[in-house]
Amino acid sequence: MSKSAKNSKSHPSAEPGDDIEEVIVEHIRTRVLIGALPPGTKLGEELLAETFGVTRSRIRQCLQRLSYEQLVELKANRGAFIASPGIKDAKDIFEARRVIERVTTEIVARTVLTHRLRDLRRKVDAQETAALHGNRKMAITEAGDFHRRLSSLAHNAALAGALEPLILRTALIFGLYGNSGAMFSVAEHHHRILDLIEIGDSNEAASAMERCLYALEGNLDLRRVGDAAVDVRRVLQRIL
Amino acid sequence: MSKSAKNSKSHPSAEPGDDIEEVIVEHIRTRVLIGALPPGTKLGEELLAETFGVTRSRIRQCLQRLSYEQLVELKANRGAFIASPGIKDAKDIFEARRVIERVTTEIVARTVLTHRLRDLRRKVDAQETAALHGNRKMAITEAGDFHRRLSSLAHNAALAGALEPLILRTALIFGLYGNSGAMFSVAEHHHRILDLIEIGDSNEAASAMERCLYALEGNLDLRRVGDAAVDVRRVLQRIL
DNA sequence: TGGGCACGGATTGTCGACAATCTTGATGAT
DNA sequence: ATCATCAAGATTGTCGACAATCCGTGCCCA
Repeated sequence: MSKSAKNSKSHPSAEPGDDIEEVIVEHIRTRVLIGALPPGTKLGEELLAETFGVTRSRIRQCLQRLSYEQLVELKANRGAFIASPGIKDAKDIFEARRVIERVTTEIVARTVLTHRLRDLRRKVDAQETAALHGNRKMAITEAGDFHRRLSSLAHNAALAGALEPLILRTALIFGLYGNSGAMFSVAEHHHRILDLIEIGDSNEAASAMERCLYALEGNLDLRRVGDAAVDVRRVLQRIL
Repeated sequence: MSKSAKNSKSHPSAEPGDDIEEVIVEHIRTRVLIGALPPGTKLGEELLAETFGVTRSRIRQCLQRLSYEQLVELKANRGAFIASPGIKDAKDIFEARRVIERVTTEIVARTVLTHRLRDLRRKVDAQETAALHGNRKMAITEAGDFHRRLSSLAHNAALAGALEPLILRTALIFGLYGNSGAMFSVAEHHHRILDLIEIGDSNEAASAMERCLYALEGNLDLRRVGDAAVDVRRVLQRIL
């Protein structure tokens, strides 16, 4: 193993040094969410430090943040592993999402100015085409973003903050138990939700959101999938 | 050999070293929640390290955890300060709590075995006597615990996890804007909620919880209180 | 053969020292 | 007097080295 990773000036640096951690966290996060790093995968500190060209202390901070989000599990003296939510976790998370998003959707339908929905509509379009092209990764991230942005339109930081980790974990769950076929149906649900918000029917919009989440949960294939071993370094390599 | 003879130091040690941080975090947390450390107070790392007899790195971790709970705000290169939630924060938090706790209460009323409520009832009693004796600190912590434990009876980790930080921040808010007179009325609300859960009236129980939270919010005196300076070391001194 | 047991290598956890940044207070020019 | 500037001290941020712990391997003995 040549230590050619010393390329100090090729990709890392140039970062203000403060949000370099945010970049790393986001990088790992997306890889986890699209399923490139299956649950159970070990994230060795030294390994990550080398691939990102930073010190171990910094990696340590990143892992801690990811563990706050419950995307990785930190076992004492053992290391960091991609979290592996169980069936019960999935069930709880979906129920919690229905509770929260039903309300945020209702609020948005009552209060939002329709022109604020244009970005959202475009996002669903992007998600739809991604699903049609079988681009699972983009479909998942776009779908998550849809829910995230919709919730932010309710202008309630506490509700959005409570929802955020649930959205993250949902993506992780979908990477685990997800059924690819559901992606297209989700886009349809999202379009329908937007339609109902646009005409200001808050009750129906909330119900549509609830149905969307039920459908999502119903599409899960909850048989445990064996953990496939992956080359962590290769998956995380190209940082940008 | 005696297992306790090893560490007879003044205050710290004797901790397995792993959850010593948890002890420190909890210690600071309670002090914040009972209002002994007013919002805006600076928590210097060196100072905390000395008073707890640990290294700065440890304190650093603790502060990071507290900042994740949004009880302290971490300003880059400036230090850690007790968080100071604004009016809008308070409003959002109460709305979010109503959304979540309405549901958890409803679930509990439908599913819980009544003998499971005895601890809860005792807790409300404790809270009531604390309120009567003007023991504000205990009343606040007991009230928080009531909501926390009640939510855990719904057996939904996601909902409980989403609620937890809201309960914490509510206590902080109450320490800031709280009206002491409300404490007694809160205990009454709690008794009433338990009554309704016991007879299995889930709708009324949920409504009672909602009213409890509305009452709580209504009792806030939202004029900004000037930050009183405190001696951080003295407040945190007696650990254990 | 199979189950401890100890040892060496690898990995995580902790610490103290140093670098970077902010705060304070004094200085001086307008 | 007011404000800008700038050093000196105090505080936070980062790093590399060392300590503690874990894991796989080979050995020993029943």
